[in-house]
Amino acid sequence: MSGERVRRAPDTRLSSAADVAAAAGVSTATVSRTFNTPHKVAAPIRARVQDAAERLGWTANAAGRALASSRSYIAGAVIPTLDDQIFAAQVGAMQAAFATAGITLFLGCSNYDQTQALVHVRAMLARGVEALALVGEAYPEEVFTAIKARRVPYTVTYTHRPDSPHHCVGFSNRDAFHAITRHLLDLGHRRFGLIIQPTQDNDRVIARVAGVRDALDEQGLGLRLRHVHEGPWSIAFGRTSLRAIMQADGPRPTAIVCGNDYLAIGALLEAQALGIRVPTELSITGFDDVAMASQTTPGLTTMWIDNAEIGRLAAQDLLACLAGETPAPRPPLATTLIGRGSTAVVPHGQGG
Amino acid sequence: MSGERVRRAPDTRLSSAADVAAAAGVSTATVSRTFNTPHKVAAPIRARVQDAAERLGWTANAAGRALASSRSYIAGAVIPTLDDQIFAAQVGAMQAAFATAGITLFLGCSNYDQTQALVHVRAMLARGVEALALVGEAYPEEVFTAIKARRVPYTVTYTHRPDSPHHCVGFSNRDAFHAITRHLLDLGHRRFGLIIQPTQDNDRVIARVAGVRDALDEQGLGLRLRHVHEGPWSIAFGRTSLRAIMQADGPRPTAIVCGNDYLAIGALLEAQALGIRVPTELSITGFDDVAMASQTTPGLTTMWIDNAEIGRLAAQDLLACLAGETPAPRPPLATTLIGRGSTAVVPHGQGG
DNA sequence: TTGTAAGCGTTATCAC
DNA sequence: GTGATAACGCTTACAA
Repeated sequence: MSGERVRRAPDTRLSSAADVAAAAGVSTATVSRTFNTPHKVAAPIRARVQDAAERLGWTANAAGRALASSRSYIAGAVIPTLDDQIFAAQVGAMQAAFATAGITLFLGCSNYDQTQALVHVRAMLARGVEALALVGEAYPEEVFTAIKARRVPYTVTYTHRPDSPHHCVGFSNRDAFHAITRHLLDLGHRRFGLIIQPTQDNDRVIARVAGVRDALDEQGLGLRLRHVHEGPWSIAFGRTSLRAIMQADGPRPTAIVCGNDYLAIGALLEAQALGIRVPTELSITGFDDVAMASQTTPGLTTMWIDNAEIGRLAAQDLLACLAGETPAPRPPLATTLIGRGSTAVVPHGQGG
Repeated sequence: MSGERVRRAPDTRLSSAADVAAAAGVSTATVSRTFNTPHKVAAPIRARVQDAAERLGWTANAAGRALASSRSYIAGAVIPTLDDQIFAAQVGAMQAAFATAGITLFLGCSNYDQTQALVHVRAMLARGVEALALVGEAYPEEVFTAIKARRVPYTVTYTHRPDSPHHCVGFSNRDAFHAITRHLLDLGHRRFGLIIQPTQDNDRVIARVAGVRDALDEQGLGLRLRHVHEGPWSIAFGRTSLRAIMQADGPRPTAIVCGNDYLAIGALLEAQALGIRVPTELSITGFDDVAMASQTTPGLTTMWIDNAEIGRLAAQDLLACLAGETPAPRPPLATTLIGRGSTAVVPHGQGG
């Protein structure tokens, strides 16, 4: 059977532009033009080619097309995880925006692991992405050198630092948490607890903690170690953390800042389970404004970010790059404090 | 400036295998072998080539590679939306499984629109995906003919019909809702309400409604039109639907079956707002077992599906196809009824 | 408006 | 174990 040493059995071969050309009685150049620059082909010939293509079920082979035109019509997004709605929303909107421009999106989840992120970026570059969006900027240097070596436009999302070397589409995580903390300070709170996601390899969470500390520091206040809990962003971790904080020795905090709404909902539920009245005895804040945040009793004071808008704008800027433009640096996006029932003025005599 | 009519300015050109070959003093064939079949290259030469490649920052061009090897190392997933955690979980797991096999994943969201799904499938096929996973099977015929014309292996997920013409990785939506309804029937309920997602173009939801109707039918029961509400799967729609059902003329239902947990949480909250005691006066069921389902008071009786497992298994079967195997048809995956506090025996005297 | 033909950057075959 | 060289399927100057 050595006669069969062909790359692909003949009966398995898909039709090529040459087949279509033959069927339509034209050259492959005309086939190409029919689909890429139809106005350059006479109508009757165009019709003949389209007909032949349809009959043969032909669509241009992506590899050949990419090789000849050096366009892949592919972009890539690297996010920590789809389990968190905020990234899911971002990717969904980005995918939609790219799709309207004829660009298909690769998805890579790093699971908050820099190494996995690097592997995804490498794989995407190797597959010829024309643009790349990355959540955050806490990546190994090689991520950025590899991207730059390929001259692929990229943007960093969900975060914004004025002095970042990268194009950013996001908000200042530090300022957002500074504002939340200020809100509580303005209500008279002086003793704070903090329940937050893992800071490891996560520039956004690190910035959030800095925002809280800065706001407190401006008032000469600080966080006690036993009132700070760092762990998985789950309702369960919110519960156990709240319990631990409220049962620790010494004066209790009157306000708990949480890194996201899940942690805050957990804290709220646990406070209620402990018989601590919210907001009378304890104020609690979240972040993200998930659907449940408005449904708890009391409603959760939180901060709303337009994650879909982040995805859309990131795609928009990257598409501009592909069009040869240089998008202007973006100012940080707005964050909106949503005041609900879970925060109130500090209990009488506790404003110390 | 007509002298610049080059496809790419020379200083912009990335290095090619030929450059690496020249730098290492070997042929391009050896460069290729060094990275694809290293054992076929003598160690010292291999080292020289790797060194040269690293120095020049070279990685094989995807298009050239795909063209020559007819492998793209790309698969695609088409889902309705990432806004729903169940699909996000599925895609996340699928992406991870493919990544370990060196396959990068395209993501396309149809927004429950068959036309958009078709556009995504076409785009992915045009970009040379080696395999495809689709949520559900309610697509225009052209989706499947296009996939088959390209001879791309594919699977349908999140659903399972014994007589489906497609490879399925999922569960029986009909049987799952039949089981939920049976659970309520066994508790003595005879009057049911149904709050469900849009059935349009959604084979899963249609099957769920059929499951409820079949279970009721077996007892000679039916659903009253005014007790059936179809709309967006949001907490808000759950609330308004529950209110409308309970305020409709005639005898009230004693059990409300909801198409997912969000609808059920809305129904539960609204029942409480109306002063209707759950489960004493009214039983409510959800579907999916989202994080909040165990945190409401009472906890929500719901059904758990291992969505990540669906994604993993789908990837596994598709990878098997790429390896030349033919995966066996899968039996439907298990669904697990999670009994919590939102369901109880029918109120005395209401069992019809 | 259309055809000719030269790439695009790999991989795979074959001869050495 | 290594090097020539012919594909792979398309796009795009340029010529006609």
